[in-house]
Amino acid sequence: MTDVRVRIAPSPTGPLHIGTARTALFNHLYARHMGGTFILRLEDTDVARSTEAFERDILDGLHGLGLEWDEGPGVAGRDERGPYGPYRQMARLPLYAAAAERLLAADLAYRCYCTPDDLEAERKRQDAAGEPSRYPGTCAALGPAERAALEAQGRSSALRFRVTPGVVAFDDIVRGHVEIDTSALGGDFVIVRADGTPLYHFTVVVDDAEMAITHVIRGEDHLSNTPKHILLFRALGHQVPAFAHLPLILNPDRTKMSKRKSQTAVDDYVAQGFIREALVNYLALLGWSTGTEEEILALDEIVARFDLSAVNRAGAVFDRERLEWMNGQWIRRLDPDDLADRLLPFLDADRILGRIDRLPSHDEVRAIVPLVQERLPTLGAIGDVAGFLFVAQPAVDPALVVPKRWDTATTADGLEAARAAIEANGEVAFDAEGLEATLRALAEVRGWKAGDLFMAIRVAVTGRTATPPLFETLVALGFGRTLARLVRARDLVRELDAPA
RNA sequence: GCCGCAUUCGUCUAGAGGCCCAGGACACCGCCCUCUCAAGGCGGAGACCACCGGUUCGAAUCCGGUAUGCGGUACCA
Repeated sequence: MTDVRVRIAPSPTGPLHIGTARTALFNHLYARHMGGTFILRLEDTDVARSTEAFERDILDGLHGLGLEWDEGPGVAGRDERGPYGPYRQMARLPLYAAAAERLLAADLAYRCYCTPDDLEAERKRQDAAGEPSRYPGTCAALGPAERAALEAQGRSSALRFRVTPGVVAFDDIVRGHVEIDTSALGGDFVIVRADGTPLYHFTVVVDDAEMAITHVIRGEDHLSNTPKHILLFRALGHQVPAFAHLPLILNPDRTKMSKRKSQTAVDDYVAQGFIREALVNYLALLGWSTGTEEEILALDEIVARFDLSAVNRAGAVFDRERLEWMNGQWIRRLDPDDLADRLLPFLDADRILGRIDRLPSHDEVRAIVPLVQERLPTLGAIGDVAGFLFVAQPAVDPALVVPKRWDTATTADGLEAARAAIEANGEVAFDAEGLEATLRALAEVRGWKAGDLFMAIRVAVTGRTATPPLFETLVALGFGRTLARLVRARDLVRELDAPA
């Protein structure tokens, strides 16, 4: 048993969650680092809440993060693959039934005829008496005759697993030695509902056993339930896998990260322009570090350095600001053509929202990449940073065009002078260096601070006070549009002085 | 309630007895660069290493207790 087999087992009851993505990532990292196998299994037994749309969202989302699995359901048109299928629990029902049958036959589980009302009443009683809540074992020793009598009444039965007294101990790879007395498990627990559908604690063990999972890497929220799983592995006659419980990802108030308090859908981050390289890098460093001061790491570099036993034990607050910083770092590292490709969908979204008037071509976007690449915290910021290039006419607040040290007359004068100078140079000389020389010379002869002139022009043609470098921006805008916008802004500024 | 886990700057973390009166990063502040904004460079502020006791010549690091937080405790996953 040297081949490492790990799995991620999401439930398609919601869109891909940050926490699920992180767990998937750590499993993937461990598998790749160890040269093992990474398996994806869909836990879709909660039929009421599971949907095909969520399933696709999860599969596509993981795929989009670059986390490929070796066995599991297909994605993007590919078929399910792997020798341990099926990989959807609803297709594995016979397996659970067979396992349940075995436990029942060995008397390691028994039929329980208690009704939900019985259970509820008992729970209340225990609570009132200040006792820990646990199943009292009402049906644990029912004889055949008693069972027959109950069944004759038409009572349905769930299946309960017998919890044996004792201490369950295991060595968690991230937490170390953990011991839990089985008396704290709440008594014999249900593994199959009265309606015949199996419960999570049961299916997860049957599947992990059947799929020959060697390392169970999952969230800390499962730590307390691990003894139940271990008991089941033993009862089923399977070797108990190694466990590694990852620290939880937290809301800012340090509770388990939730939709209520944080943005948890990976989709939403992607839609805002967080790129997979940054998401993966950030998530990998949430609860783990290389032990060095390296921080910007690509997936393959993380795989090479990954060490499960170095994972932290304390929960980690999800810090969106740090993610944004890291996203910016990764955007700056992108190949310009690649960046242009990735920017297009966001520009198209801006177009649909009416924030820009037309969708530029790949080449146009590629041309402005040098102007925007280091100014984008997210891909979604492209509209803010360069949207003025793709609108017929930017909204210009004339008051903003007037630099702090200037009055309206000077500003109108400056814009007109700049317009005239640029026009005089002609379209052939319309390049960044030439523009800068021309405009600096203009400021010089007129006794203006170059910065003031530049700012007036900047706001005149973009409507904004913060933009990419001015001259490159004018070039991107083009000769004709630059002149037209200067004229328009000049006139708007002049109107400022006109009597109302 | 019971059981379990955790606790180093606001946040993510380094630290596995002396290298630590605790290092890096994000955020914050300042300076430099500079046509604005970014980016980048430099610097600053920010942690009595939760608390109390112990072990030790020496503890953020080991042990015990306390506190606080979180998780689990379902015929949810």
